Amino acid sequence: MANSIRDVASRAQVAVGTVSNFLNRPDRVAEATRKKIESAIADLNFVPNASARHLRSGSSRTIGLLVPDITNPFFTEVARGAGDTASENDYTLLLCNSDEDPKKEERHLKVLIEQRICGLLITPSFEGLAGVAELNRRNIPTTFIDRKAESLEQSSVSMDDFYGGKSAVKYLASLGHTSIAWVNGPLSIAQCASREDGVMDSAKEQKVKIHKFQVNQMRSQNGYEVAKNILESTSQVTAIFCANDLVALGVLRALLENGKKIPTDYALIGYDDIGFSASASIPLTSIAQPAYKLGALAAQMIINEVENGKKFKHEQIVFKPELVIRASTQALRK
Amino acid sequence: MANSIRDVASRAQVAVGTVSNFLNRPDRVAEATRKKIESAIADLNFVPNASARHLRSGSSRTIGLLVPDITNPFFTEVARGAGDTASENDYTLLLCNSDEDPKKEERHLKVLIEQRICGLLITPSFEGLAGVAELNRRNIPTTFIDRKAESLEQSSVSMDDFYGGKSAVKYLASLGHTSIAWVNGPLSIAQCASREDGVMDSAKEQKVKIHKFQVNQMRSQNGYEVAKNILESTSQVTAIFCANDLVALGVLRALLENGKKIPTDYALIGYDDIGFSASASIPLTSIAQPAYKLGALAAQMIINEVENGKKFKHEQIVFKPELVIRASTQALRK
DNA sequence: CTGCTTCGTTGAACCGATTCAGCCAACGGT
DNA sequence: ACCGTTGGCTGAATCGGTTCAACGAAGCAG
Repeated sequence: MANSIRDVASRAQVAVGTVSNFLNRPDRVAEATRKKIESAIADLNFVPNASARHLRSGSSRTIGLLVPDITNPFFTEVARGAGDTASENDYTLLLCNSDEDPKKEERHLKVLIEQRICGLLITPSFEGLAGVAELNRRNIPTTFIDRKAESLEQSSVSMDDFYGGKSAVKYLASLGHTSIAWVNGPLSIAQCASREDGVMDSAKEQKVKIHKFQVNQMRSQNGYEVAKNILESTSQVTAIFCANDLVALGVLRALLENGKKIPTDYALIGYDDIGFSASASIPLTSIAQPAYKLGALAAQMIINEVENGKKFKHEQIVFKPELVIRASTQALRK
Repeated sequence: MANSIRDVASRAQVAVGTVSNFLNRPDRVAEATRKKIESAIADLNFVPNASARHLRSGSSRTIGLLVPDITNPFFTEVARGAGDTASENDYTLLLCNSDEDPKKEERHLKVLIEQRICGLLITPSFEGLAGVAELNRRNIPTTFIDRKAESLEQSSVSMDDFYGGKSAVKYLASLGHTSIAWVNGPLSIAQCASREDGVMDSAKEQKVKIHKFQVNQMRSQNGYEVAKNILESTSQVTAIFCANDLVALGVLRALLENGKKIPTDYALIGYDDIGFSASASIPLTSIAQPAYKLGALAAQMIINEVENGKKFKHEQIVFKPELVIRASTQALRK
């Protein structure tokens, strides 16, 4: 039942090398021979062994994707994009989830090295991962997703977070809001830091006041909890901008439970535009990020790098996010 | 930079077989030798090549997980559970998403066979997949997740959908509802069919009336669209039970947009209890399924089967889902 | 002292592909 | 008739591990 290329060869009355050619460069094989091999393969139900192939050829056609939170629809979309692109190019995507845990992240990296992946896509959640350095030392191409590479020796596909933060505040200001709550995640996450820079920059330009709030993790529950602080704060906040949609949805729930009306009492904006935001009970205005595209493009780039080797030149692609207006925001009523 | 076991052996002044023993059965290696090998490995930065290992040993320590919709938080949790368990046992999880597309499903199955996975976890979305039959022919253990195996020759970890459907209706009846809308997905999906059986069974027992509605896909948007039909139907429905949470969230949004109050005007129940349901604007009563546990257990079972071979006896484990009561349901006001 | 285990180690054969130098027509040009 | 080229095919060597029969040394019993 476990058939090898040799079984195929003998049944088709050809040499093993010819079968290998048939598999990899069918044009080098004559029509008649091709047919013989085809039927032998069908008869024997032969499927080539990827391990053997990789071992000899050196290249594995497996791309690793390491995300910090597979529970977040944003990363789920990234994975879909990368997975589809990988499939289309006959690569295999190995998806790993680190649950924002550095230990799991390092462990996965080790497994990926054992698998001899030909390239890695990663949204690094921590600075200076030992594993990533290891990848570099082994010359395994790595591209960052949703995080700009600081070195020109590396590719990345990321979003302009500064611009995203800025445009949300600008939009709120245009609606007449002058006192805005900004609910951010840990500043150690590069994306959060940049968004905050954008927020503060815009605040200065637009002459609006920002009230900062913090969550430790960017999940719904954290947003729910921080909302109390916002409600209790003495400042007359009329709009709330959250660093991601999960947090915003948590805030939304807390506000509604406290009898607040959205968008009348508070305008609310999230970030990422995950699917659930559009179908939330109060559809959420959000800063949309093309997650699927991010994943697909990153996969395409790493495939190019793998296939073109040295000729490949690294790129740092940065997309501009887009404001998507829905029911959770409206002009401030005087 | 690409070091092999032979490089390690020569640097440590031992035979290759000894290094292999060190890697796989350290207890068979003397203390002194062990140290020599350890430092050689560290010096050379050696990481074993999984392909070579798998090729010779025959077993791949890679488990495939094929889900129909990675966008659904239910499957995301299943994947987390399976992934964690796999890691703990030094297996690699290869997660594939078929997007409910039979073609993608077959393609992934082919790749998984090429990879010579040692076992497959799958939530089959279609009957009689050619690929699954192929797996059987090759004696690759397969266990179903969230779907009971019909053959005793196969393991499965699933939920009692009949019970789930039944208990939702029973609960609604206990609140005084006598006219219930039941929004189901395609009956070709086994889970949907069983839930419907449970619903109808309970309806007879409790003497309540069921009004059936259908969605083609079980996503939020479909729920949003079907809600109009419910609102326009002449029947005096006071409660709505949806076959999954995504659909229920869509229905919820549509109802609120039409000025309906939940749970006052309609009681609403979903299925799966995904994270977003708890933090929906009106937290959703739902039939909870232990997704993480499902994935973790299924992974554990397939690992047992892989490691114990023939001695292993197949099990069909069925969990009972659990009603989780939240704000979207209350007793009918007369 | 001899015979029997046990422990630690050895290294050649092997897993199933790919690679590549080399071979044999067949063909075309002169 | 001869030579050069090209297309198609061959099969041994190889990738980097694991496996396993075999072996030497040490320990122990009688």
